[in-house]
Amino acid sequence: MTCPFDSKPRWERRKDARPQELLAAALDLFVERGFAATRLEDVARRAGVSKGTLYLYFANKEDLFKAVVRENIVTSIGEAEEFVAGFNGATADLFRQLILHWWRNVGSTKAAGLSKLMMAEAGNFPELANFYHEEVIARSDAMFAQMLARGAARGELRELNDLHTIRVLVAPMLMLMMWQHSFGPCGGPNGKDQLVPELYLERFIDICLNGLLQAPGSAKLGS
Amino acid sequence: MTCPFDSKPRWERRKDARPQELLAAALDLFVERGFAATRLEDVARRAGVSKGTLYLYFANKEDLFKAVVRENIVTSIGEAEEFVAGFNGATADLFRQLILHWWRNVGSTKAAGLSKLMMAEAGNFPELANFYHEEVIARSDAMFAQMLARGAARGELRELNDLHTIRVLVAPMLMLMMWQHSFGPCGGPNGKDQLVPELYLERFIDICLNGLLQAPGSAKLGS
Amino acid sequence: MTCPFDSKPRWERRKDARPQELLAAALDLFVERGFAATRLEDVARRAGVSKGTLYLYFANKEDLFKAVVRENIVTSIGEAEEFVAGFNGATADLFRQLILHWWRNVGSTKAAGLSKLMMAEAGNFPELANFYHEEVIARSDAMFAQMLARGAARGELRELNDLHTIRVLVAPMLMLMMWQHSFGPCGGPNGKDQLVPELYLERFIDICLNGLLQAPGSAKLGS
Amino acid sequence: MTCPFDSKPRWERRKDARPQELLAAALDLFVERGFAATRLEDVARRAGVSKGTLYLYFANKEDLFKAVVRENIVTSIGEAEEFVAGFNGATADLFRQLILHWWRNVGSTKAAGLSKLMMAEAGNFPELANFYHEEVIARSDAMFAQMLARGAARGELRELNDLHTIRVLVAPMLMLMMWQHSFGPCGGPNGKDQLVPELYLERFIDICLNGLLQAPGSAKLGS
DNA sequence: GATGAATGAGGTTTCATTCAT
DNA sequence: GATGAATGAAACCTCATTCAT
Repeated sequence: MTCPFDSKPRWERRKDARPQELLAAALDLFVERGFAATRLEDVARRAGVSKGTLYLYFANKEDLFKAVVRENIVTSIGEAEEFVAGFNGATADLFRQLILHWWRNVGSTKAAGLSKLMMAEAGNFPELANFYHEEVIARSDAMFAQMLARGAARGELRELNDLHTIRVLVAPMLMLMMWQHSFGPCGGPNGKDQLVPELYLERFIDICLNGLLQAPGSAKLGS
Repeated sequence: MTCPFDSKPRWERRKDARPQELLAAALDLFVERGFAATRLEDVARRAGVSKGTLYLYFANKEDLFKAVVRENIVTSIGEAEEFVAGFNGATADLFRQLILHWWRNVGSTKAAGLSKLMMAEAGNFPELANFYHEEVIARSDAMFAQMLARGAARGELRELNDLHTIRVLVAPMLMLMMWQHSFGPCGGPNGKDQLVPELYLERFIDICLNGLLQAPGSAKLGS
Repeated sequence: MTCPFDSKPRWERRKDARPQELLAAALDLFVERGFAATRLEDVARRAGVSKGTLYLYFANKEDLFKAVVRENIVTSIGEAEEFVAGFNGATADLFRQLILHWWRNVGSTKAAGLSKLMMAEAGNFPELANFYHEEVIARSDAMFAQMLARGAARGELRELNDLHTIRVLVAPMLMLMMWQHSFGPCGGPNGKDQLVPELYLERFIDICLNGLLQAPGSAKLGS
Repeated sequence: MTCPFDSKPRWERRKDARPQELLAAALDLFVERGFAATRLEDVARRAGVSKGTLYLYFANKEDLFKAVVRENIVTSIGEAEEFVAGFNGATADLFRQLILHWWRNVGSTKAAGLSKLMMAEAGNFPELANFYHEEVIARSDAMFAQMLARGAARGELRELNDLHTIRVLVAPMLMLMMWQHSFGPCGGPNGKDQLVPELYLERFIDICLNGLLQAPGSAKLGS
């Protein structure tokens, strides 16, 4: 089922595939070791090329990293934006589905490790920090703002639409993503102290929507 | 009996003060740059001593780091445990005060940056990761578990006492701590996109206790 | 097709020659200064490359040292083994020729200095000690054992075939090798106290074969 | 049973003992690790004093080392010289007893390790090399020369009295001394490859006096 | 006399980047 | 286009020696 118009010979298609292979390798290693600790030689080796070849496609380490972020996060942000914009239904459902979608598309993938990395190395690489802030954080904030505005406008959610609220709501997802790529693998040897992402997310949604307190009229006064 | 010609000695002898000065300098730099990127020579210089002197007090970099964590985090964990154990009053108040206390004592200080660092470098320094997990994370989890159990026992909180709940509740505080030491200083150039910690924390407490949804009887049924 | 403007490149690419050049430089310096006191930067400089280049060919200092030993000693051990195995003639001749061969091939070369080094640093570098013991000492012992067994079997030599005998026989050669690379260069200022290796070796062979005592029938009975 | 004339109070006697304690500690460590690799702080600690105190008694590391050599080797050389000078009896016996005495007094003690050390580090510390050559090697050579001359004069030994012969005769003892402080402790795990000093020495004496060859008139022609 | 805190040069090893082939 | 040999600036850690107390 090869497309008849895809006339490019084998080795040239392979040439075009190079950047993708390098990006995949770079994602793996950046996530695993961080930006500074990742050796470009390892990236090249994992992609099956030599160190010099990497520099044919990316001007330097920072450039490579930006490409990885664009490939793995920025794209998904765009999809999430569309999802929010086109959603019909209760805002509570929107919130829930947005979270679950994000988890499926990003949080549960290696790309999730990039947040951890950016948090940690923002200070040492201001150029990268600005890039990430503009292309990821600002857009994510805007998307949540839209969701909260929608909920408030429809009378579904309390009128809590400011940056503070947004960041509180984002935190548990971010923590899960980061945890999976830091202490997660440490794990208790006996298996306790292991998070089950799906349960964690349901609890997160539940608490954020309903709070911790007993519903009024329940036995909470009893004690 | 000071000699009037007394010239400044090459160094001053003040053994007792040294470790504290070194720990302070190390905290600054570890938080600013991360574990791997911090040069011990810089730590020493900031403490006003030479490279070699640092090794009189700490066997190596990891040792120094552990001492910094113990000095700045573990101690506070102990205080928080006592606070929880000795608290009288509504559990909602306990939650609120615990958060605010922690913020005052740790979150708003440089020590807060250590969480960011650990998240990021846990994978590369398993020894440190284990140390931090045992001395900080496990104890923090246990403390929260106790609080949730108390709330449930007194009928104040819903019966949500598992690791997932705990981590969801911890996430917003952690995010704030990390944010302040990563993108926080980036700041929007115009000053927007700046979190006000106190407002953030109140919103966090509010949402976790009450949820996002409109109270029953409001218009939220519209959906 | 050399460009007439061709300026000297920062480095020359000659991968194949590099290891040999490095091994030669390393042999020189290890023998001159010892294992611990040899700086890899000096080795690199003597080979005409930079510090980093050395690590392209050898993983670390110990690795480099092992390669030097293999290149300069182990090979010769193998040749000596073959020489012994294939020898026809009187065992006294075998002994003499083995000694003289060894001197020509190893003892009189820089490689001889490696024994001194190993003796001195075995305690501080157990890994190297084991390596050297297995690859050099054990094989040398075995070779001598074979020679002594041959001499005894043919009725030429006394029945002295144990480790003690072997080590006594090896000692004078070893001492000569070590002397040349330690106090030898010190030399008496006036030139006395200088060993002439060939004379030393003949005396060594003579004494070991014939002993110090006057032949029976001489005046040695006087005692 | 304190000597009544020994009126010095305790602490002052201890003060006088300091240098001895330092020398003992230094001997241990120099032998174990070599000259360059021995840390003066370790020497001081083993002697129970502080690093600074060591410098009250010895100007620097080389000075300390010379004192160690004088204390442990030079003294014994003197005794051996007297032993040779005053000996009555067969020269073969003199040889044998000289060897065994030396073994008992020096070879089997830690001091034996100093030879290994000097061999190895002579090149790096010419000052020490000269010192050792003059105070130890030259005197030892002279002593052996005297013994050989005596044997020849009395018609007991062959007329082999030159530096080459001397060094051949010294070699096996030196090797034993060095072996015990280098590969000796390595030892075959199964205990084979272990030298028994007394057997080694007897074999050494036997071979040097009688040679390896079958005595004339024995069955050696039979094969 | 005795101490031990302080120094700082120096050693091994790593890695982003360049560039001749 | 692709390679990979070469570079050299750091980084951690050690230790002989000094000197205020």
